[in-house]
Amino acid sequence: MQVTIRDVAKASGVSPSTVSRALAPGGAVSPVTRERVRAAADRLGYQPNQAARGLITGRTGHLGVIVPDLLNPFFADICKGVQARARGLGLTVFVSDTERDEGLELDAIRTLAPQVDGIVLCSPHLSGEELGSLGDFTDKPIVLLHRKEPGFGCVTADLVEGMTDALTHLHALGHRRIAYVGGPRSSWAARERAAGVEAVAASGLVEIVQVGSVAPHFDGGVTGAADVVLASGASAVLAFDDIVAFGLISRFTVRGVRVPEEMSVVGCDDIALSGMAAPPLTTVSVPKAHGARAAVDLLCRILATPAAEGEQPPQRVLLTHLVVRGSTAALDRRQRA
Amino acid sequence: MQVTIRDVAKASGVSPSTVSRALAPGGAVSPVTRERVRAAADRLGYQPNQAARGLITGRTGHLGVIVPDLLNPFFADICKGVQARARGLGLTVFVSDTERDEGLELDAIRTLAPQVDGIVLCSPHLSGEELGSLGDFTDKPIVLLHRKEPGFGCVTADLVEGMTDALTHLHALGHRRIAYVGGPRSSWAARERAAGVEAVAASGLVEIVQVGSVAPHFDGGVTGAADVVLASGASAVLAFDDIVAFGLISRFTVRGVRVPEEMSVVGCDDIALSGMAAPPLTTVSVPKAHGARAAVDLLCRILATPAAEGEQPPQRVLLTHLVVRGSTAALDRRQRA
DNA sequence: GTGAAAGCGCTAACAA
DNA sequence: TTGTTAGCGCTTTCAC
Repeated sequence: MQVTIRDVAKASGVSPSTVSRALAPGGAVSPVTRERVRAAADRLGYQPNQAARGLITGRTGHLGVIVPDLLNPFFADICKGVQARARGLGLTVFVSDTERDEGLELDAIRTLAPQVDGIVLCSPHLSGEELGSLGDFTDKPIVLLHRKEPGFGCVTADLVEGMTDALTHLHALGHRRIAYVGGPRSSWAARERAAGVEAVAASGLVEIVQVGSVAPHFDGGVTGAADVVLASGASAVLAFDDIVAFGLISRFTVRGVRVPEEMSVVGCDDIALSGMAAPPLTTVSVPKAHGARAAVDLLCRILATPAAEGEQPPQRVLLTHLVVRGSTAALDRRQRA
Repeated sequence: MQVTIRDVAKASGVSPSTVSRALAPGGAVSPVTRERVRAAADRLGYQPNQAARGLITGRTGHLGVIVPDLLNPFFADICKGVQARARGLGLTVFVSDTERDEGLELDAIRTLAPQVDGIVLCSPHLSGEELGSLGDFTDKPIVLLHRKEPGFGCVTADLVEGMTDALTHLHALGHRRIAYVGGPRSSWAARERAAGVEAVAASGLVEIVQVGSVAPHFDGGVTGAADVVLASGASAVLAFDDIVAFGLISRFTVRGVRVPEEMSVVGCDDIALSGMAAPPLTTVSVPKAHGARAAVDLLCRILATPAAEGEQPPQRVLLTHLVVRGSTAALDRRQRA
């Protein structure tokens, strides 16, 4: 079977507790003993049993990440980021894909909570109340990633600024009538982005044509939205996210409308695909890996210093930036066409 | 704190052991008691502590999946599949993204092994010897997914047949000179697929132009390969996987070569993107979710019936099928162009 | 059918 | 600095 702490103890001629101390970071052991124990542990290939340790310390050494869809590269990137940071901290991570199903999401939280030290939750769709009621199920810390909700530690990106940058860019290119294809109404991120767009519209910088809301799947019903955009007389379109943007471009191509010559397209997220597509997508870059790392760090900070009663956990807002690529062009190029 | 088995015991007026039995599937308890215990457990919101249970039973209730890159939708799909099946079995899954780094992969196996009941390993790059030496680190069962290696339980797809179907399809369309852009030489899947292509070439059905090997990233150096294909006089190209195929198409577009009119392209894997791209990709569909489920099931079977000494664990080969979409066309259309 | 007791592998008091 | 003891929450003998 497995090598236990007692095997190491016997092999190095000390007691199990000494082994425990020798292997722990701040254990009070003589350097000689520590070395001897280390050597024995290495030789035997000793791996502490996390479960047994956790029973005592109350720490599992595990983190949970919950995302709506791993196939969306945005979330795949987030999982990679969480994982990479966790690995650096000696933590292993459970990944739960909830298939955009709120029931599964609640289940996942309930199942994961007892088995982890904390959870990084990407939950665009759960309502604020549902989120708030999570405290009834568990007292494990939950950090919201790319969503802001009172009472939770949060890491978000400043999408209002991001949308503003995107529209300002289009304005600078001469576009005055711009369509916005929104994301699902139930999504927090979609509402946030829409708010950013509306703020710009209210400022009168450009005219915004709102074009419904669309699910961010590759197989989502973007076709109709693309046709509406085409009919609207807009010379440019801003999409809820890159996936929607690709869907639009695909439909534009079918309809014989060239991007960017006849239609400028801006996405949001900057998923890995965006730089490689033809044309490469101009998009609002959201810090995915960085956000993931920040969420893990925030989780660890909360773990290290339990919040005082009623104290609001920290909320961190990251910066976005516009990446100008090949899917946007000056309006006059279109007129020449 | 947490609700323990003793809280439930007290609440239902029985001993902890009775609670344990009442909640276990095959526990010998009177129906009345079981009901009473169940009710109390529900009322208190009792969740058995997996760690404590595992300490005794030797089962963690956890599974590990190790993949080279979560951003590759092929592997994202696999993780989703493993997850979905595991959820149905009451298991939670650790996901480890090894960033295509063999060192990280070995680390991941070593780290994960003690914390899980078994591992689903997608490891294209580890050598057969390295794989074989895994037994020194752990006796936890490891099932190889999309790779075959003696001594391991394996779930693979029949890519030799898949490649044959693809080339036969192109042949039927009138193509006689076909380029093959291979994957990384260190990859088992790449070698397997190449073998399939070579088998067809040897049969004399079509002429195959081998065009080096290319990394399956979206940002990989496909450009050069595309140019070689163009220069080779081939009228069609078969790519190692869909991602490479997209890279090729992207370059063809830049070079002004129309797909499928002037160049037919076939991918492999059938990632989610493939059906949505413009043009939608003709590709060899590999059963991703199905393979993932089969791997989990195989793992569970091995767990349930430990293999006899020296006995070869089961190996399962799944079928592929060609999905004909819009990236392939008959050769004469090209001549008309 | 049920309870008492032992112990999984480990860490944290407490002594020495 | 080190060893001894107790016990984390649970399951599993073993009695009854």
